[in-house]
Amino acid sequence: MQTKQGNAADATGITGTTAAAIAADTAPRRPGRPSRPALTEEAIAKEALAIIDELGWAACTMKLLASRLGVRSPSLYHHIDGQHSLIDLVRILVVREFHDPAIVDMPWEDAFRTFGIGYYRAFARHPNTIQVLSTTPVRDGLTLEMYETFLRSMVDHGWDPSKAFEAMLGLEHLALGFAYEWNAEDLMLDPAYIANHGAPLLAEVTKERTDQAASAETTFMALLGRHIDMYRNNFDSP
Amino acid sequence: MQTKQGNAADATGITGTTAAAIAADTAPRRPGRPSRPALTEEAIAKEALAIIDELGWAACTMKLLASRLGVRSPSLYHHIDGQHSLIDLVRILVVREFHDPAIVDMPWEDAFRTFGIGYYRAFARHPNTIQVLSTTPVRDGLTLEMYETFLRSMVDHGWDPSKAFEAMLGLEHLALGFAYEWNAEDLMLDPAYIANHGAPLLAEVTKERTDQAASAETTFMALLGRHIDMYRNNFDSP
DNA sequence: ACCTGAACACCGTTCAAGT
DNA sequence: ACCTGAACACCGTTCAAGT
Repeated sequence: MQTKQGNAADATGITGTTAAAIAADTAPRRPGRPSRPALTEEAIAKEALAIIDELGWAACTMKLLASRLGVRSPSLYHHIDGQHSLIDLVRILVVREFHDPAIVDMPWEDAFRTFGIGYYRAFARHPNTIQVLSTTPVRDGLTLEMYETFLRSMVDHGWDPSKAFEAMLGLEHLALGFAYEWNAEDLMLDPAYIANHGAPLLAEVTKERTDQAASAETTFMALLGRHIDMYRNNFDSP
Repeated sequence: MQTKQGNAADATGITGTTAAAIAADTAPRRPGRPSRPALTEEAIAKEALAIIDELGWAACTMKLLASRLGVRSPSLYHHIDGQHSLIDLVRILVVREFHDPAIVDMPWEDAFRTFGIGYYRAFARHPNTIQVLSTTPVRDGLTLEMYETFLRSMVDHGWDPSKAFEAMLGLEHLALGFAYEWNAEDLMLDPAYIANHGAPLLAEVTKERTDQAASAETTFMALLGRHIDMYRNNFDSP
């Protein structure tokens, strides 16, 4: 089953099942324009997200990405505008997973909760995207639309736009922080390292946290609920 | 004033005033062990943080770092364990700026506020460190001590350790998110891009935000205060 | 239009040579 | 011990050549 082209993917221990991965297992491609294009922007973006999910963003090199798609790295430049454009494409894929225009019709408490949970869950599924996506300026229409939808949901139900924006950023940072903290491969606070480093309380609370990964969403939702209560209480007396 | 060694730093437009930068302006160094070491771990870390603050973490290459210190990049490996160890060293410098053991003697509300403000301010001064520091596991004693101090401050005043940890992570994510959002060179939500992209509410609330950078701390502190109220209200009825 | 191999500048890191 | 220049593997990107 091993081919010359599959070496980079094989080196990572990945045995893909996608069409792209299968393509990488076919015979080496010859130079010249193929009868049908081997790539699309969408396919490149999806494969990039898959690599980032599996191996982290740093592992998503043009070489590995191309290899997984059954082509050589220069081919990618015919479809995407260099590696930095992958950021926008990946963001669109993640935002698509939770963006829901229907929240504008809900009472703001429900909209806030639905938005927060969806946001959290999407990034909890793709924790390796957070480092880059949370620190790169937004440059796509879908993400703007997603933010606009949230603001509209709040403002149409009596919120001040600035307050809604402030609450949105707070919610976003909370969701991203928790999604990363509990779902990233490497825990920020590693119990193995903390043990015997003179921080007994920290050691105690992080001890069983590996098993608590499943309850991360519960923890986030508890905080989310408290936030909604907080905003409801301050609704008329800011 | 220009020398051969100064080219990398000069190319960035930086005219340093530190001892290190002055060293870079001296005559080229000859091979062989110098009479007195040209570098220390501390000096390397400080110069790295300066570069990161000015040009971003990606710009902090071994070559530029060495150039600014008046040596060649391989010399750095005699003092630090490769580039990844810079992360730990930079984290220590930032944490040092706000870590305050005295908070254990305060009422928990004061400790919470002091810790939160200090944490926010330190990272607001170094927003370019956030992307890397917030997503790299902690591997230094000072940072563990800083976390332990916060937990001790809460637990000694009646908090449940797990609840204190949860609150600590929430506060941390909020502080980091706001510190980045309002202080990073590139705004996540760039008013210039958002204008005329079909997101009127978002355009409205981000319009004047460049000028509001000064009020970022006020906004964060308002949210911090609401958080403290939230926790106080839930203190006996969780 | 779209893929390839060759080439280029850049990066982190290693290492023998020199003091 | 500690600095240097040379060398190595790797990366993103460009481009002429080929279909």
